[in-house]
Order: sequence, then C-alpha cells, then structure tokens
Amino acid sequence: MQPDLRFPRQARLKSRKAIDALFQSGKRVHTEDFRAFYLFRPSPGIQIGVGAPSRNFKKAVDRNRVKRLIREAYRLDQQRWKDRLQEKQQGMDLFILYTGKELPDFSSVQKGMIKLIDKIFS
RNA sequence: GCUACAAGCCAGGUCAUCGAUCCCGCGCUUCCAGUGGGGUAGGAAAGUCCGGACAGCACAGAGCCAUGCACCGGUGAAGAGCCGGGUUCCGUGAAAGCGGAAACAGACAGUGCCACAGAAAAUGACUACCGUACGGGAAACCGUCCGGCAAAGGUGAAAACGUGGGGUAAGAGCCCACGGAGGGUUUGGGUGACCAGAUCUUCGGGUAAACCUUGCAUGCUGAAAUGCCAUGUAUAGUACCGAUUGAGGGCGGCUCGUCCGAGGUACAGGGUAGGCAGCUUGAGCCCGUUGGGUAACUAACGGGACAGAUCAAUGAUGACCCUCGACAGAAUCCGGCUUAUCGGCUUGUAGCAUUU
RNA sequence: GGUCCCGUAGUUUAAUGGAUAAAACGAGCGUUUCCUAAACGCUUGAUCCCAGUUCGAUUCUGGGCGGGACUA
Repeated sequence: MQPDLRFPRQARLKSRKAIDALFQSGKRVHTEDFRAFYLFRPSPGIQIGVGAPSRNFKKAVDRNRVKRLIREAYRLDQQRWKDRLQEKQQGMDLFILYTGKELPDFSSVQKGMIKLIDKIFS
C-alpha cells in the first residue's frame, strides 16, 4: 500500500506560543549535526518545526536550503515517527535544529534523522 | 577573425515520481475532507543610501535652534536620480579637436587654523642692497647708530601678480608695454549657467568634507504603521504631584500662542501576545508601430504577463542533454543609486592580422 | 521589517588634522633562584577595507565590510 507522504499545515508547528513553550520546557536531544526539542502530550498527532541558525549560515539561501532538506527528510520518513508514537499512545511537538556548520546533502540529513528517532524513543 | 573598452540583454533545459502554498471550478447550500485545472522567487529579491505612495498623530500656527541641499536648463509623482548644456581641471595633440573627471554658492562679510623648516605663514624683513652721521684707514673698504628698500638668497605644500623696459642712492605696479586675476558699471548674444566686448578700479596665500555667511527646502513616526473582532486580568497595592490657584499631554528640541484636560509619574505585581483587514493591479512593467524631443523622456494605438507566505510556501529525489550552471531568496508597494556576480549573446568604437 | 550606535597592539582603554600612534595587562627573551612565583630589564605587536577633501587624515566626507543595541 502506498504510504501517506503528505505534509499538510496541521502537521506543522504553527503557534509561536507553542514554540516558546517547547524551548522553555521541552526536552532536548543532540546528535552530531542535529538538536531536537520535543514534548510528549496525551492528544494524538505530531507537529514539527525546523530551523537553521543564522549564526552558522549567514545567507538566507543556505538557511532555506537546510530547512527544506530537513522538512523533506521528515516528510518521506514520517511513518517511522508515527509508528513509534503509536506504540507509546501519545502525540508530540517537535522542533529540529540543524547545528552543523557545513551545508549538508540529502542522504546525510536522512541518516541523521534516523539517529534522532532512535535517541528520542530509546 | 582576435583583443580591449562602452552600452544593452539572458541568468541551464527536458522528463518522471513525491510534496507545499494561493486562486478558480466540482463537491451537499456554507465550512471541512476529497478531487480537476492554473499561478508560484531576482537582476540585483541584498545594502537600507536617496526619493515617494499609503497610514496614523486634535489643528499642524509663529519665532529660534536643528537637519539637508548647493553651476544652468530639461525630465519626472519626487529626488543627492537621469538627460542635455556651461565652467574648471586632467590626458592626447603643433593646433583645431577628441576622450575623461568634478560635493561646482561665498575665502572681497567675520572668526579660527596653517606642524617641521624658515627672517617671516599674513599689514613679512634674517642676510643682502642703498644713504646720512660718527669712528678707523693712505686708499679700496671696515665697524657702529639712525633711516630707506623689498629686486636677490635659502626654507617650505604654499612666500606677497608674471615677463620685458624705464626709473632710482638702492629699489619697488613707482611708471610704461604685453599678459593674468578680482570687483563695479555697461553693450551684444543666450530661456539660463555663461560667452564676447567696452570702460572705471584694484592687485597680500591656502583652508568652508574648520566655525560660518547667503539662498532654497523640510512637521514627525513607520506595516511590529493603522483599523476591527476575540481572549484575559486588578475598577486592586505603595510613594509623589494635581483637580480651574490646571498635574499632564498634544509625535525632533526650546519659547510663545492655541487646544484638550482629570488624572499623571515611579516602583512592585498581574494579564494578553489569537484572528481578520492593511496584502498585492500599481504615479505600474514589458514588447511593437506611429508622432514629438539632440537626449532623458513622452503621447496615441495594439498586444502580453502579473508570487503573496505569516514560524513563514515557491521544494526534494532520479535520469538524460549541453556551453557543466555565478551572485544569491520576496515579507506593504513603487522610482532610482550602490554593492555581489560563472558564463553567454547583440550593437558600437579603437587596434592588429588575413582575403579580395 | 524598522531605528540607531561602534570598529586602534592578543585584551582593555588613550591620542587639537602634524606619524617615531601612548599606557596597562598579556606574550617572548634575559637577570635573580636549587626550581617556581614575585621583582627588575629588554623585545614583540595595531588605526577594518576602498576612494575623496587637505601640504598632511586614527581624526573630516562618501561607499563597502564586520560587530552590537533598541523596537508589538
């Protein structure tokens, strides 16, 4: 069966308030190139936001590129996240920051995301 | 054909799969899910350096301050932009000319400053030159005092109109000729800056991106503006000021005028920070034809295309082709300027080579 | 998005338009000590970049680059 690869507005972290709360009280996890803030909540579903610091990427073009790669990697692999959440019977808010200094390519972002999942759910 | 310069233009393409956002249609009337179609980064989107539109501030008054601009004409909504012209300077040249550059009002309104060097850096006098007197000496001449003078010397970034002649004790725009510069009056040409000339007069630098003077202009704040809806709290506490004897405020500052005016300021603390409008089609842009203008630009007609997100879309992956892809990402919108930029195309100018 | 400020040795500060750019701390070397510290002496090293104004710019003007603050 064809997996659902859509990435509608509801799946994104939309509220500034929610983002502030996530940064204030969410848990954080690091891998070598990523940092994730996350917060489990009882209501089902997942909302995700992405970011790239202007400290590491001075040009807006590069920041856009990084954010697009992360978003795309999540979109194509979102079933993996949903399955894990299904096991825990919870929903979550998630914010992923790219903290590496070099502009990544798509496959390295994909690998990094898989490491993140393992770290968060282990 | 190659090279250099200038101006203008383009800013990899195609296919497949999976997405995002906006608009239109279908969907059950609306909404939602779903579904079909279409649009979706730039020449600089950048810097925020100028100029506006738009919005708000009760009216947007007077004076002073402050700020900005600074040859003339045109263009345009406007400008520190653009176009044309003038002047000055630079390059080239025998010259005519050609090419380039310029924050280009005033140093004859006033004040300040000009290191080192030099006598002196602005009513100049060290050496030198000249004269009288006195002293010495046979004389040439030397010394001292007083006076004259500003040609010569050296210093410096800059030294007191230049050259030649007359003149004189020695000299000097002191006088004359030619030339240069400033000011007044005036004639002709030009819309004007200015140019050409006449006449009188003056001749001691530089610096205004030093203060300043003159002329002109400017109300301020910026889409986190602003309007509306929703949610929520505390109409509470402490201190000071004030209520017609007026606190405080009225969007650069001060003063005056005028208007509003019953609350204001500080401390501590509490709450909200969600949505809609503004928001994308406008003094618009591009192409073509004709007309006007040296040009910038403009008029008429015909045709064409227009991103609209709001935690923030405009993308990802794969394949193929080629010249192997630079700088770079909209956030209210326009007109300019500046800066970044791989490669390519067109036109013009100059030089070189080749062919006829 | 908007408004504003600042760039001087490795760091923190100075310097009327006059250049040999000053000081403290630091760093390096030396003296002293059995060794270290302290002390003393010596040395090192800078005006963010490009133009312009001026005889002459750290300073004045324009442009660029970099950093920072404020703003519902």
